[in-house]
Amino acid sequence: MKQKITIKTIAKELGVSTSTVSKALKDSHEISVETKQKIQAYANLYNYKPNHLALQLRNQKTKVIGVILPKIVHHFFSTVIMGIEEGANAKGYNIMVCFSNESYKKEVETLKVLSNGSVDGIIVSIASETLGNKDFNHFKELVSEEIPLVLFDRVVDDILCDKVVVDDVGAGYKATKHLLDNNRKKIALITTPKHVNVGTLRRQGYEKALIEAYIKTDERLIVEIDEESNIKDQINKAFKQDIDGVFAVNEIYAAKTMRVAKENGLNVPEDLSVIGFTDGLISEYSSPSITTIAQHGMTMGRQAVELLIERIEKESENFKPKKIVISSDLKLRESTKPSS
Amino acid sequence: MKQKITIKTIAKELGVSTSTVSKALKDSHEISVETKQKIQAYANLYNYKPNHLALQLRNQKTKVIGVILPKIVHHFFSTVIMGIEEGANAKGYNIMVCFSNESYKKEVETLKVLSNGSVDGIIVSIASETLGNKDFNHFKELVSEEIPLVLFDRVVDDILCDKVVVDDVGAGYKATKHLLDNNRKKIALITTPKHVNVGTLRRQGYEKALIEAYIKTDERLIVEIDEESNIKDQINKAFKQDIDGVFAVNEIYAAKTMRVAKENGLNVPEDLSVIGFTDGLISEYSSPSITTIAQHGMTMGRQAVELLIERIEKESENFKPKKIVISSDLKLRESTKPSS
DNA sequence: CAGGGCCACGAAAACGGTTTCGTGTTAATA
DNA sequence: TATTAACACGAAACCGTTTTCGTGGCCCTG
Repeated sequence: MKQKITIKTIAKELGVSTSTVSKALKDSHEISVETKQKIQAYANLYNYKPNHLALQLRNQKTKVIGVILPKIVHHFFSTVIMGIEEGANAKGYNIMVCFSNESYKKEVETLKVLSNGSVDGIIVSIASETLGNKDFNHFKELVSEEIPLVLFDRVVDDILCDKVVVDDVGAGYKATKHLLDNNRKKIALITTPKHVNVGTLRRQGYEKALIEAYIKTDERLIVEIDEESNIKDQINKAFKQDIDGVFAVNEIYAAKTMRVAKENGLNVPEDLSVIGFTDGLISEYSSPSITTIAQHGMTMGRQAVELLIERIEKESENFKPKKIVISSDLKLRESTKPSS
Repeated sequence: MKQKITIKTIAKELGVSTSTVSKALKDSHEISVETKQKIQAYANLYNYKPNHLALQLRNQKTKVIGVILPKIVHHFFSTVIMGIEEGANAKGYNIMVCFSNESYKKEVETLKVLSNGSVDGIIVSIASETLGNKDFNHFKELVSEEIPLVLFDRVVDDILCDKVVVDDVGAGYKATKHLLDNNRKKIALITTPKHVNVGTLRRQGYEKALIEAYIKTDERLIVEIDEESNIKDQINKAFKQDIDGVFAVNEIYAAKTMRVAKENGLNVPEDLSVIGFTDGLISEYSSPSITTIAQHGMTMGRQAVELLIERIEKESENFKPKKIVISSDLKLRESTKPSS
């Protein structure tokens, strides 16, 4: 990189002190008009830009927000990033994005790097491996160091920090209720392993809706997907029973379910209603298009970053952790169109 | 944030100088074993972490790479990010991700912020508005400041820097050839406006394949999508002609094309073969699944970041700009299955 | 006993800014 | 004319770390 022009250079070149240059560039009243003009002209000419690092060091703040996501190839996380970036930008912050790739080890390492002073605060959605082994010390340490932290979507309650979640129970309920309202009685659930809490919560909503409809939950209709092995084979288990509806906890499972249905000779939505989660491109463009629970990732991202920035900028007021619950909407599409 | 422990604190607390502490923490031979043990124990106890900002300022490098993308809700860009992150991480770098949202203004601003010393180098895919108005001064300025820059996918030739692109002409050719080989003769092209160069290049490939097959290109079969107005209506124009194949330059256009085909009573792949670009989730999960040109976003990201880091770390050797062309593969799926 | 060499550590500059607190000069006021 | 206020600017500290270059004390050697 070419030698950058600094305040020192300008000072030396113009025969004034660095303090004068600094003040002149900020249009301080302490400096005479002519001196200011001279300095500003020079700075402009040589395209002077203040060095961020120096400012950050002095101000003890970076105006950068760290973001750690489990993965990105998930429409939901992409939209969350957008929301975070938008919100951050509006308040003059930049974001530094990292991925844990669902790995506990990488999450710990990344957290360590980011907490070295590179960022003013951190937004995280926890890796599934971490949720599995239940070791949250890296987060607790962060909290004890009083580094602002906001968790979203995949959160755990005993980390004392702000959180943003969707109303997963309510959403699961809404989804299942919608199927019931369409006169579906034998509804399968395609979900995640129990340790991924969003899956568990959505399942609660599912069960609640069934109970209200006086339908006994049937364990054989519930499939907990292990992403390590073949997903379609696992989904197929549900089709061993006689089913007329499927609630899948994300859009990929929903799309795969439709595949499996087709292979089993079932037509969607005539023979089988399918509802997904996360309003992503797959749901929108698949054919038939898939009814889903829209999670409003953008909103989540924006809320998360606003909470975080509030923490960062009003750190004096040691208010207690907030939890924002974002309500989700049912997005009706073809996959649950009532047979008329 | 809690007051962080610094080298100064340790020095004062232990009655030694900061230099001694610094050296002790690096296990320097200059310091006696007992002093080292004392200092290291203290540092461990209080969980000392060196302040990144200070190091960055001193070393004049941040170990951070800036990334500017036009948008993220595009599977291709998501995979590129993954590739960049992976490659960066492997070499001890972090990435700072920003979005231009296809806007010229935002691109200029973001570039300015990142070039203030916050990052060691920048990777960009140019915003479509910028490609439209052809004002690349912000990039040229960057180059003249000798800040390492790598462009990928959407590049322009008169910015003198490293570039990573896919072989768009070849890919367009491959796609069209595939349709021709399937005995399709009347092939529509759904593409971007001319200023988005990838669209133009893919079109060249399309035309080349047609010429080789002695088919005259028919302007009425070529639709340049204006994303501001209704896309499906525009695609529908192509269906006014008698067509038996469609080449769409991205997967969203491909998916929409399949919709339109259905609405026009055409079956894919029996009546109409459809081929897309970007091997994303939509192509994989739509029904029928879509044959595409796989762009290998991960590979692009990794190549781009490797080029960049090479620039950063060997800045002395002022080698001339490289251009890496990544070949793309045809991923066969249902939407072009030959009618047997 | 003088000189040399090593050991263990400290002082200070440097990275690029900001900011507080002088300070010398000039002009206005008593 | 003496005091004072305003003006325009500079010196120096500071943010946290590294690194070069001392330096004082000790031991060994001739």
